[in-house]
Amino acid sequence: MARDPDHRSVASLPLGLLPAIPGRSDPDSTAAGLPDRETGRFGVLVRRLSTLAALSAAEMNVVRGLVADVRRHPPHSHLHLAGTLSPARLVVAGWACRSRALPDGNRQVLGFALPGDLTEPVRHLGLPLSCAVVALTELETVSAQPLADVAAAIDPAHPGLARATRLMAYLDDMLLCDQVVRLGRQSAPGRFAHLMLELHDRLACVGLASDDGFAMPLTHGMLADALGLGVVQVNRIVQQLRRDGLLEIRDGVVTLSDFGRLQALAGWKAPHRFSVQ
Amino acid sequence: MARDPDHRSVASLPLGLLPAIPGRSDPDSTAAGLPDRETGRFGVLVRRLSTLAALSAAEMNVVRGLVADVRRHPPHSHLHLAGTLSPARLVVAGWACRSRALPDGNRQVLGFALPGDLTEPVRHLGLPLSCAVVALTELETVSAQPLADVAAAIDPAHPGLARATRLMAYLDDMLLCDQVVRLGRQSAPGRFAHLMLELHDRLACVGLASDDGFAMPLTHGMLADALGLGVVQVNRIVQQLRRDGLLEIRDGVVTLSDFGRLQALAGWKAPHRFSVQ
DNA sequence: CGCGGTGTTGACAACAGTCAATTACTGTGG
DNA sequence: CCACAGTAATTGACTGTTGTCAACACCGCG
Repeated sequence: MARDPDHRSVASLPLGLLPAIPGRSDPDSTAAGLPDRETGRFGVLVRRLSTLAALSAAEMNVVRGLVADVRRHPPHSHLHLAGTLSPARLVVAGWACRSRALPDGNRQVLGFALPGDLTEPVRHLGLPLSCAVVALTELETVSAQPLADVAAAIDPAHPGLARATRLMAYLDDMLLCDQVVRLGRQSAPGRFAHLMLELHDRLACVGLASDDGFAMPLTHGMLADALGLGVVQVNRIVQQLRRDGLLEIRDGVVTLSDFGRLQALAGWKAPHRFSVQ
Repeated sequence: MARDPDHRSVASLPLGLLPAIPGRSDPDSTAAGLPDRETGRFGVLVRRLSTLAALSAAEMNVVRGLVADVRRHPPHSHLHLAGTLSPARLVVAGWACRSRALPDGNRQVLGFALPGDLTEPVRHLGLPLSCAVVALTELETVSAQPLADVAAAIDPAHPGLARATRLMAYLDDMLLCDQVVRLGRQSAPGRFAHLMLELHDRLACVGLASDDGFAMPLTHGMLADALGLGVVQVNRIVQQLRRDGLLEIRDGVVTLSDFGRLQALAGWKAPHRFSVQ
């Protein structure tokens, strides 16, 4: 069981949390130039937004302002409760999920919020939330209010940010549609493969995935709630996919070994990309 | 097979189409006062919007303006193609659905657009559609552009319409979340019951349902695509629910016989209503 | 009359949920 | 250092549900 010869170190596939999250007061949040634009909170946001629209220097500064006030959330804590009013936040590190609890005790995960994602669609500000948002790992968020203001055209001076925010809402919708299709019309292994491809693709956008894998902090139970399956079933699918050489999961790191067959199994279509105007 | 003693006449549960849709050039679209505010296109829109926000006389006139230009769509025709840019429309009569085709030939229905509904979320104007919108019956629509303008705050003189439009987008989202939960975490009969309750509730908002039933033009195949099941399964569920005295479907009319047990089976929660401010 | 779409039914196989028991790994407290 | 409990992963056996295949009835239409 101690065979651990060559596989990619976990440290190279972080969850978006800074290397030593508990200890040092990190330098990114202060005005110290741009210390770790590559891996830090600022870098994640800039990378995400830049895939959606070109940002001016002024807009870059707005983003830097966002990162000035980071809030931390312990795992399993609720960022938003279903049915309440709650201002949207922007994830800068860690994973969260939007989920609905059912009367019978089950729950259904509607989608995951990864670094760079909004916890809730900004367009619904002022309306009760339709689902709860829960931190799955140690989580760091910043307020999304400035983005909401920009998107509401209150601040027309930042067209790039406005476009990026609108596109984020749009992509959220696409992901929800994907989720419907997964649950309604795909086999269990197909669902799993599709979700893995989606996560890999989304994490790659913010630099949190390698070419063929990513760190995934989800338990089998979480995956089951997301895929509409039971825990046992999820486990068996993982085994099956590993035996078939499609992917491997070890120590919380997913390695996608055969993109071609994974995509075929998942009925995968190239994700939506936007020309960064 | 000819037992048809007392059951509600189909004419009293229309699809939102005017009683004699093929024949006479109907009076509603012209400026002839408000001829059939109760059953006509204008009436449907006003009723729907009024459940979401109070409308001023000026706003009422905007709605009347919408109805001046009605477009008709034959059954099975596409209102929007997935991946294209296409301006949203407002359904005033008939049923449509938003659906995604899969590479394997299957398809998944994401939701239904009933009279009073938008064919596509207005918030995504200018972005490619994530799914196709198809007429399921003879369909009548009007342009939703004025509503989109109002919602984008281009026209702040109509707060009621703006609120109503925002709420429509919000409700669309809720319905999509409901769809995810249905597909992911409910039994096949539960899914069916839940969908029937949803449709009844939504149709009741626009006056197209009786206390205990509504006209439903969906084939078993359509229902199967919406519920993530096979046609055979849908058929068996219908039989089962009828035998158990929960509901009855005859001649395209659904009669909900036992709301209590239907709601229990569906894990139903009271739908979201808004105080019409 | 034949035709296609729809609804219906039976038989069977494949799939997924449940129950139960075991293992591994963690952090805690003795 | 070890015992312990708690969480997660794993596996087997069994049951119930769902998909698939096939055949047939019904209906409106040309």
